Amino acid sequence: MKKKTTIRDIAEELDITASTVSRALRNHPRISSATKEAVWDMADKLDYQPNNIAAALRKGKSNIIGAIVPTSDRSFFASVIRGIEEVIRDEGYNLIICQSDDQYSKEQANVEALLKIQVDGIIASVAKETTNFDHFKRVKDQGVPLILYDRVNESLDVNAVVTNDYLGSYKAVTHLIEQGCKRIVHFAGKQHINIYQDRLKGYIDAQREQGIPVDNELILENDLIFSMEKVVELGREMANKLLDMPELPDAIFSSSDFAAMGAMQVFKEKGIKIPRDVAFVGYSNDVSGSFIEPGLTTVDQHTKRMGNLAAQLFLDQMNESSKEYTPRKTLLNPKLVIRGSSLKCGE
Amino acid sequence: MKKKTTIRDIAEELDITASTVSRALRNHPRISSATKEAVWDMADKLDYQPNNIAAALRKGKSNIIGAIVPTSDRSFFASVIRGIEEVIRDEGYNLIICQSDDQYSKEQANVEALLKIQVDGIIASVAKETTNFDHFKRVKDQGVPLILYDRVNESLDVNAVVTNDYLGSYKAVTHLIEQGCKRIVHFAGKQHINIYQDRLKGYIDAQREQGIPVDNELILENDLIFSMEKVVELGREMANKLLDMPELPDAIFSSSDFAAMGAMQVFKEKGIKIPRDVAFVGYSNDVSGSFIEPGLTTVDQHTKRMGNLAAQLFLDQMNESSKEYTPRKTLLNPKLVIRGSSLKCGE
DNA sequence: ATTTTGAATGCAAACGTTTGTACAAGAATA
DNA sequence: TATTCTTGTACAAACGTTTGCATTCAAAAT
Repeated sequence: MKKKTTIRDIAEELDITASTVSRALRNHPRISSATKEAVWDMADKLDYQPNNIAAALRKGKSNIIGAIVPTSDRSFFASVIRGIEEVIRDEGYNLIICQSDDQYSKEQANVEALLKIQVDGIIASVAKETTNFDHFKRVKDQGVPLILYDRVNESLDVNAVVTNDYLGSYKAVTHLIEQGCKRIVHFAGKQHINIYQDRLKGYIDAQREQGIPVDNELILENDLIFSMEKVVELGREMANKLLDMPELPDAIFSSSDFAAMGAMQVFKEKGIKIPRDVAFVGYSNDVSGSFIEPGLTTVDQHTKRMGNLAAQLFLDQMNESSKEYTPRKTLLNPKLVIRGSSLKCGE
Repeated sequence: MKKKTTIRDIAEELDITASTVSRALRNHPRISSATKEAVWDMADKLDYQPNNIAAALRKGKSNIIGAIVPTSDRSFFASVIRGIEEVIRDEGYNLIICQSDDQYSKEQANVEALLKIQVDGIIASVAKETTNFDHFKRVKDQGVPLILYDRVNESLDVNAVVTNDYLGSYKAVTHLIEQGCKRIVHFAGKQHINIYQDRLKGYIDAQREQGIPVDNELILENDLIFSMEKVVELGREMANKLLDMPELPDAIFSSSDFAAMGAMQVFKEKGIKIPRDVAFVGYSNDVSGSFIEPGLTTVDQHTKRMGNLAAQLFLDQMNESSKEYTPRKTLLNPKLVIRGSSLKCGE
């Protein structure tokens, strides 16, 4: 572990000053190409590795950006992360990923930690528990760019990228109606979260427009944000509730793929045919949906794209930084992925 | 965006020096409790946020550790990450996650990037493409602790934590034999990767010990490291190959859950009953395995524990740093998770 | 021949901590 | 009373860059 070579070592070796070396390395126009060459060669020869930390200190910029995800083991978030990385790596940024586990306290701690290590920006999706947004306000106040995605909060007035959940839901339900379904159950998420609200609205409006009366009995609200296993279990419970009802629905539109799959399991065990007796549509296009039988029709949210856009918003905000910027909200159009679980009339 | 308050501001306010403030904040024994109190109060009052970057520069330590995963969207790696985080966060470290996408060049780039931002350590699982380990050697040479997990390389002689794949495989195959299977196909991974080698060995030995002749025709080697979708497809292809053989196997032990599930799909489509006609065991305990019908018996690798241990190895190595440390290799015992796909004789 | 321009580089101060050493004053020891 | 410890604090030099401003020297313009 020999000591690292610095910009000064190079300078000394070439009998010039550190500042010249610094400029040469960054290809400053005022440095002659002769010295540039010399510096580059020497840097190579001495195996020079720039000390990023020193640069960060001087420039007040760490080139690290922080991402907060509720949980990294859902393909949804994994994919968003991937999308963010694609964009920022090319710009010389590094990504630090934190998980809030959907807990307010952890989210808060994550934000603290990220600010502490002086990230240049934070890209986050808010935890389900969070109702107080002071920690995010702090980020804004400190002048650190904040970008929200998917689960956002309007009051914060920051750049955000979300999918059009209303539209996704609308498409899904319309599709079910086209398949001849008339009695469509909705597994809804908690209504204090924007995405679940929008999905419920889409569900209602799609039916209204097709002249199907909306029956509140058919809307089962539940906290759908838990570990996969638990949400599957919730789906099973709801399915059992449905079995106790006098009349079975002919379709289920679930705000969660996992809840849908749990319910499918129960129905299948009871010998109920899917999609003939009951059709299913989930939400999120989790990979597991392609393994269950029949394949689960679901709504894809273009997650990677979402990450791309969030990262882009960050970069934009960085560039306009000095000026007052006006927060943008980018809306992504989701896509219905049709598989066997919803095809009543065959292909 | 008011300017940040520094240690000097506090010093000035209290009419003492920055060094005293620095020591007071870190609770140095030589500072009187009176001044400590005063400093703490003032720090609070001025909303002081320590500048980590400056500290890092001075101390030559960033408190960031880098993790390289082949891909973050497999539950295997997501879970390892979670395990690492659990341990290091408490010690004041932050985690930066990079994906190699199983490409040698990206892995190399990741390592460079991590070294560049001066991480205090790197925890990695090697990409499938990687056969040259110079980039990892560089890490060692620079005195940066390196810990490998799961896919490791012996020649590097570093701390590592792996699961006992031989044992996992042995258990799986023994289980199949106990279920009465005599003609067991193995979907093997590429043999230049340690884990797949061990699994093949376990498969062979388990049969030998039970007096079952090992038939090389039944070993199908394939690159099993691809996107989920592709591996599923590979599983389907192999299943079709098996259908062309004169005699069907009575069990399939796959080194990948996804390949197993792909094959199951094909068999089911052909009306072959699982597990009655053909039993299945996969590997990795990916969550998707619980959704397919019947549930996929598989080998769980205690992934979170693996992350915990890797992180612990890092911390240990940090502490013994000055001394010559002797690399440890921790071996985890995998667990067989039995579901419907392998139960021929009922529960 | 003098002034103006411009290109190439040097100087030195920052960025905000940490830390070895020095120093002062009082307490304990001889 | 003289000496040695102890305790609490100050001084100043790092850590490795970046950057505004000054300087030099030669070529171009007057």
